[in-house]
Amino acid sequence: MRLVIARCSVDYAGRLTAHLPSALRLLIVKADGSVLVHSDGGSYKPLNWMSPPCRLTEAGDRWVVTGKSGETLTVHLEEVISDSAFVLGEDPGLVKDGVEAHLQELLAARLDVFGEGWRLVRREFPTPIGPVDLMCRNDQGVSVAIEVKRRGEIDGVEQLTRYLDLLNRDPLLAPVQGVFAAQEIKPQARTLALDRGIRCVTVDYDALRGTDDGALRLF
Amino acid sequence: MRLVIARCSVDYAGRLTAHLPSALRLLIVKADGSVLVHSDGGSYKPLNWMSPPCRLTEAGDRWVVTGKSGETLTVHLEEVISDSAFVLGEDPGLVKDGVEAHLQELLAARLDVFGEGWRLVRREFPTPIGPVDLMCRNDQGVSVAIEVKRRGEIDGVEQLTRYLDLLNRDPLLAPVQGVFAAQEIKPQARTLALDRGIRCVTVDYDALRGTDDGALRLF
DNA sequence: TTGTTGATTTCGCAA
DNA sequence: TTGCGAAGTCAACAA
Repeated sequence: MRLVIARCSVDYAGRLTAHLPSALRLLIVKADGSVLVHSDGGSYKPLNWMSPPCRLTEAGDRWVVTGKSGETLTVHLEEVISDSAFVLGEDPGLVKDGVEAHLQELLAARLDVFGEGWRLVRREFPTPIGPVDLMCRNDQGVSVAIEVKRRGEIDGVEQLTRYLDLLNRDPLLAPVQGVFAAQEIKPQARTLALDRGIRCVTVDYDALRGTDDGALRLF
Repeated sequence: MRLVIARCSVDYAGRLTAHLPSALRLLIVKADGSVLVHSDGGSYKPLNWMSPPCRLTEAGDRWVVTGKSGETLTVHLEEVISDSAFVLGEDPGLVKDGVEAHLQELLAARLDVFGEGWRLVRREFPTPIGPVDLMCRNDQGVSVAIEVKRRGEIDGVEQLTRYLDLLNRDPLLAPVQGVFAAQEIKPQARTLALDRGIRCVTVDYDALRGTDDGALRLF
């Protein structure tokens, strides 16, 4: 990633044409060649940009970034204040889905869906291979790891299986049971889960939301 | 504008909850206090961010950015590679050309695209439920309402349908025909339009611009 | 201030 | 691959 602070003007020609008059701005060149032109305000959206795949050709004080379909982003550099580069590497990039997160939140407040007397140990229970959505103890005090999905498919069962394998190595937790909770569970996923001793629970989002008193939602 | 390259993990809690595992990333703090977390790839969208208005409180290796509605973005700094700040000043902003407004402008000057002898009644013809993009009369003197879109999708057809329903109640205008004009019309939108007796016209922006009789554009 | 609509939308999932 | 719908959408403009 290359960061350049420079006085520059920018022209874009693609589906539309756009022009930025000269000003001090931040130019970001990412590892995939994409370029972002940011000002010192506004939202997360750059003033101008070129999405990958694209190619940057540098010719003196002029950068020309050419996109897949022939769009061009032209930067005229007038004064370079700073120019530095860093190697960041790949990003794990795990961002939880909002719908799933909300479902997880609702379920955390409604553990009775799974059984009487269940207690929540914590949401997003950390493990070296990622957080378990809901870690609980049932009425017998037995640990239960719950994986929450909007749509329950095989990879979700695999994910929960990996967590269970890991968690069961911890003598303070073991034995750890597994619950696969989703609004909809595909037959193949259900079969695989049951075969591995994982309980499947289909949850009705609207019903949960209706019985929720709303106090737990931030917004 | 402050630029920080650091190994960090990030948590967001707002309308959704999201977590980013530890990795090297670029943190941008803008003059208005907004914060962007970028990886070395992807599009212009940050992995995580906080939009203004918001406030950044720095406590050792932990940044907490609090938004207007109480959302929080928490950054755990584990290793700071670089930390620099620049004063960029206000940005003059972007000048655009080629969006839907221009397409409407071009079409208003090129009604022959739709048929011989058409006359423009007015652009942005007002109705109680919103303006009709182009109101015309064809060579027979029949009223025609034209909806202009860059991309023609179903909601655009619904919009035009509502206008036509309303306009056809006016005895001074009725009967009013409909034309759905866009650079690209989705098959489902086209089917729906034709089913409702609305004519579909795909227009080539570049061709229109090319045949436009010499009105010089800035870009 | 609030709502509606367009966007170089981007992003994710399903067919 | 393509197409459709949601988004922490953002941003501009009208009422």
